[in-house]
Amino acid sequence: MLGLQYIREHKEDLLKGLKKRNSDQTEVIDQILTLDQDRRSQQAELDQHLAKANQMAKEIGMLFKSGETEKANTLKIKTASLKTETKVLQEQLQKTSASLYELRTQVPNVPHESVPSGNSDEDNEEIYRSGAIPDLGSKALPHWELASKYDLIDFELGNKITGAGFPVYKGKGARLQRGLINYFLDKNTAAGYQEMQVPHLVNEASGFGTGQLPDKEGQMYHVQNDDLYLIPTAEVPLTNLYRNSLLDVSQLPICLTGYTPCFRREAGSYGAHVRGLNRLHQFDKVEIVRIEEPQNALSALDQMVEHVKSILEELELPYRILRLCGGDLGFTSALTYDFEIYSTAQERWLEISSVSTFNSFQAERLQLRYKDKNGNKRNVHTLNGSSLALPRVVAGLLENYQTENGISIPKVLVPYTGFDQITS
RNA sequence: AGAGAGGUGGCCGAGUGGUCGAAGGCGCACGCCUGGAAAGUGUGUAUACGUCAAAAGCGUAUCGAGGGUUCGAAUCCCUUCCUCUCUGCCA
Repeated sequence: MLGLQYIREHKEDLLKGLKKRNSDQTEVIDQILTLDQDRRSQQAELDQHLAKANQMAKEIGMLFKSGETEKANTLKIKTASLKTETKVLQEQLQKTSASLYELRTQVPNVPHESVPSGNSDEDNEEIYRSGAIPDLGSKALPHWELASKYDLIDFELGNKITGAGFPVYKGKGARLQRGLINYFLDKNTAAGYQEMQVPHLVNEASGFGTGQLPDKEGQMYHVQNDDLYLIPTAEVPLTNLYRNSLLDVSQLPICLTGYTPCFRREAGSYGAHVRGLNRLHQFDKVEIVRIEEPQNALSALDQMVEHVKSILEELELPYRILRLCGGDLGFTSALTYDFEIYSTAQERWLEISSVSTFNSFQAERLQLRYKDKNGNKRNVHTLNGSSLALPRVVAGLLENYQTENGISIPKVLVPYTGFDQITS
């Protein structure tokens, strides 16, 4: 959510920025500004009425005390009309504020100046590429065939006990998952991120705070009895730890990491691209979250990108980094870098990490502020990134590391898996 | 899940209808005192919104949250969330 003051003072920049998303928000912004005007004048009027009412109440109190009951009663009658007027004003203000707030929640974040305009993922800008794509010859198998050949993942079993998109990992497949989670967490904590274990269900306020609600309501699993949502990413609980907070500048930056399963309904997904591990309803992910002073946010984003790079280098996977165009940018994001590894057998790129800065967009919703060194209260900037999401990393490892005799395990993972080969 | 108690400022804690944004204490900040420190002592110390070019000031709201009664609510009533104690259940 954008700050009102920002909207008032930077209307032109803001509209220009939003155009990169291919959405013309001129009308909404104008409505917001009008409602803001209304709200302020209504507030002023209401305050005047309340001030008068308060004053009269005091007078009545004093009159009763001094025994001038008759005078007091006359005054009491006078308050009646004031009261009804106040009530009307109050309702009016409430209505205005509510529609103003609702409109504000509908406006997406303003893209950073470096974000290219564009409609779809085809307009994303490749900014980096690393690692050689291995030559596997014509016998290369896609990961779902490898998974069943070596009995690592059972999609049918998951189907039976839950449904499509809920795989069961078995034996070395399960161990590989666990190894990867531990490896990622170790890398992240070594880089200064504090490890956290957080709930996998969150309430509505948390979903709203990071921007999943109301925008992505249909993408989350909802537990109706208790009105809780299964998290689609650890971003939600991790960032919401600091909801409704006023931090001291000395507490910043806050760097957190956490492993959680992620649950996504993925309504509307279909086709070959959802095969195997490519798109799941439940998957594991290790997330990093940062809360920063605004002036440090962009360098923090760069650090996060470098960090994810270093993991992929160690895993020796071919990857590229994309700067997302306006049309592909998430609702809450100002600047996002996607990491994709190359799936050699599928001959396509798979997204395995998304690193974003939200500027103050989430902070505004979360009411997450800090006191800077001059004692001024300002919104923090929030950032997050996957470090990393498991299934597609597993897909990439299986496919790129396949040999005639089995699948070799990258050196850096061997201490975590306890084996260096997967053979039949 | 059942029964009871309770939620007040950064913290502790008083306050059961009237000038209460809230006594007192602790903490914190600044000053005095001191060779320096401690002790002592003085002053200050919430948030949001509105008004203002801005600050000061002023106004409004906020005593878990929402609603109600009343001229007037931290205080009374209703709803809801949370915490604690006991009982039950359970990894």
